[in-house]
Amino acid sequence: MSTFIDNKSAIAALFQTALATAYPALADGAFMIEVEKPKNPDHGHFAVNSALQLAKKLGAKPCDIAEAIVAALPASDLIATQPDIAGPGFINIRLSLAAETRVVGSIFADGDNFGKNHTGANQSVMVEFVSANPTGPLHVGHGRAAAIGDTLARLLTWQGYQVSREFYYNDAGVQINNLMLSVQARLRERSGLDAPFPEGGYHGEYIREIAERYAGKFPDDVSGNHEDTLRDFAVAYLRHEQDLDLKAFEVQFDHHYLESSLYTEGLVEKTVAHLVANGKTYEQDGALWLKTTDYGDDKDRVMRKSDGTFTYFVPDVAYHVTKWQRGFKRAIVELGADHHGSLARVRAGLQAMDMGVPVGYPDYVLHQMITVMRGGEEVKISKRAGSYVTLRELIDEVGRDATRYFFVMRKADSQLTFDIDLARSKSEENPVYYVQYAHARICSVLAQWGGDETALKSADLSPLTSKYESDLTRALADFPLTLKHAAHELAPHIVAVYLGDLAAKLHSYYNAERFLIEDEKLKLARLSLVLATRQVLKNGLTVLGVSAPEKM
RNA sequence: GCCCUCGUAGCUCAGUGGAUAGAGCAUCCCCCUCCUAAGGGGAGGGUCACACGUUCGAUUCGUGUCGAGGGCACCA
Repeated sequence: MSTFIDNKSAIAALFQTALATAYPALADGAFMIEVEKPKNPDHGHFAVNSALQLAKKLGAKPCDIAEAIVAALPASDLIATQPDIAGPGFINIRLSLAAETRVVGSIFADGDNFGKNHTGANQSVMVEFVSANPTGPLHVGHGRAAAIGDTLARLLTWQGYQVSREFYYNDAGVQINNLMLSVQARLRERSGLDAPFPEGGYHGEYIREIAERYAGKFPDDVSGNHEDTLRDFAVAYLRHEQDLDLKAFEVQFDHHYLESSLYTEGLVEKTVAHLVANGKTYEQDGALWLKTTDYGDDKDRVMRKSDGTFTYFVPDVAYHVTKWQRGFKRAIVELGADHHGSLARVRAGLQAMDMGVPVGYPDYVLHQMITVMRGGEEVKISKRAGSYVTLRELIDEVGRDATRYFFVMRKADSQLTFDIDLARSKSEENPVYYVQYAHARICSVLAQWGGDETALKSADLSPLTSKYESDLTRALADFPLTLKHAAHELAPHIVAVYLGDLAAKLHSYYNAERFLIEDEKLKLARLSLVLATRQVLKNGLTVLGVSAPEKM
């Protein structure tokens, strides 16, 4: 675990002390100093704008306040020179060389654990994602879900949470029946029987494939008359295919939860009974309704239809009740934005259960739909029509690393365009290679040096005085806070953006300076810095589930 | 009609209550007798959709308008 205290926090603490000295009235923590990074590097490494924020409260001019704070600043080896007061009252700070480079020692001390912390305090958290119905192969949308969900799980693990990955699937509903009927129709078709294709059936080629396999395995039922057997066969086949896809994507689940078990274990009935007993329901038009409007939904929802069957959202609520009862004080659900309608209902249902579940439970991370372009035209993704791009195709043709990185490098709620032709023909332009290349370059340099890497871990870093070295060390020091931020925001793309930036600094450095040089002290210092950079690149790629190759 | 997300460079997208809004691709120019050119340096390219409000300060927060995508069934 990392014991590294980042420079930002250290500086904030320093200024908090100075503020309390200069203005004793604010000593009780009434005002928290915020340290920010200026966009313009000429303004220093860090800036404090508290003087502007306090001007009104203290009835003084910002620049006078800034001067008072700076004058009260305790001596510290963190700061290189007396901070500047600039513009209307910004305090601009430059780090000392020692402050900049001390991160390198922490990186070597923590190694593969650099960037981890105990924020999660070992609390159990469930991340549910993908949760595709076993009615067809996984497609690009599921790929985005898998990459985002798995990265979230990794991020939370790094923050010290006890993470469980869960895949929930509907193995009993109407859609499964449609699947069975679709395979049945294909079976009868190949037997030369007149078989109308079911309305709402699945048209993909894979349906014929399942029919072929079924006929091969059950030669005495080539017309698919044994519907239960046929249904089970089709579901098992597709589940197996999905598992293979996910495995190829390096995504593993700790648990699969079957919707059917909610019925067989009576949890759906129990949930309904509980809601009725709580007085949260009413009968109308022969149906049973839940008063979800009491909890912010825009209309009440039917729980039990007039035909006696339940609507899908009842098992959804029952399922989330089990998450709470299984001890997950925190649950995150990664969903396609096309399902966002269920969000308010599930939360309302949980509140109506009145069992102590927090109002915002569970957290949702929604990813927007992907627009897929192929041959310059948009591909309409439709499972039922059988037109889509499968995850398998992407992995085979673009590669696992590139696909994962691509899905995770943009905000989940941005609608992204995936140009299949571009991804295939120019996969070397995928930004993941830029990051991986930085890692491979460092490996190559170290291999050519051929020395003992452990010696680098205690190298004297004082010769590192160039701008490139300063930029690189400060970027390295940002890594732990970046991960924390990404985990807090449930936003994996923050890690990808950071890695791109870190790689850019390494590449600039590489082109500007040589590492394998005559000056022994400078050489060791540079190799030490570069070795630390390799470690951070590797750790960051690990969080994204992307490999860190030694050669490319 | 109601709800959610989004609107930033030609394209794909980052980003921020602060001082000159960034990257990649595309266009143009430069850099390998030298640790991997899958790289680097530079140029051009912007009314941060629009309006109003909050604020010392808004591209960022709020409201409204317009535009894009999605969701609004006793479908799942």
